Amino acid sequence: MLWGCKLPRSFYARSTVEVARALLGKVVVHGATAGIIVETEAYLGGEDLAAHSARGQNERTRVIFGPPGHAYIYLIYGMYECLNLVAERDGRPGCVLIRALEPVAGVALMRARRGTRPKLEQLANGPGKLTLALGITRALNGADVTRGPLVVREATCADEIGIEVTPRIGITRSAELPLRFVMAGNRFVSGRRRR
DNA sequence: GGTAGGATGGGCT
DNA sequence: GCCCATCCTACCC
Repeated sequence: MLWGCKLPRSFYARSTVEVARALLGKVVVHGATAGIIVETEAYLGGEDLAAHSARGQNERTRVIFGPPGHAYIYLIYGMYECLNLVAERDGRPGCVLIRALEPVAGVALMRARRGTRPKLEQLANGPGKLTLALGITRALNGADVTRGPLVVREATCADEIGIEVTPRIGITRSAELPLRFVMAGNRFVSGRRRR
């Protein structure tokens, strides 16, 4: 297979920015489908007004304040679900939005789950697309990603990864903060194809 | 090549 | 009632 061990909880028990950068190149696995993480965004505690945790802990944001290495999954625009991985130590808010994957397993199944017939580059190149393609729903909100069935694994080919840093996509509050991280030059990042 | 608008439902004021 | 951490289609160069 193209991937290795599950990431341990200690991987996630660091600052949100550290986790967001370190997740690039790791592999999200759900059932027969899997993809390499090529784009992430950090949502911090404290000054970050774009984060769902900014208005405090409640029923919705409880998972973000909980122990690291769990999935925070929510419905956006009434139609799509977004996958986040919780960082920071237990009791501190912080999570990483997974924004794009490079498909590496179960491509036919991923295509069947998407309504359209996208090219490989566009199969999971957005936060709403990748959850649909991998069959990830709110039923997995709060799930422990160090145990499964939704897991994140080490890639076996751990080449040096170039990281580009930009502002986050699709937000208005705290929009200037450089908290989006993309694998340099990767064709599978979100947005329309250029060229 | 580009942009505008609609779908759709939960959370918050 | 308004605001979303989105995506797709239609339409216009």
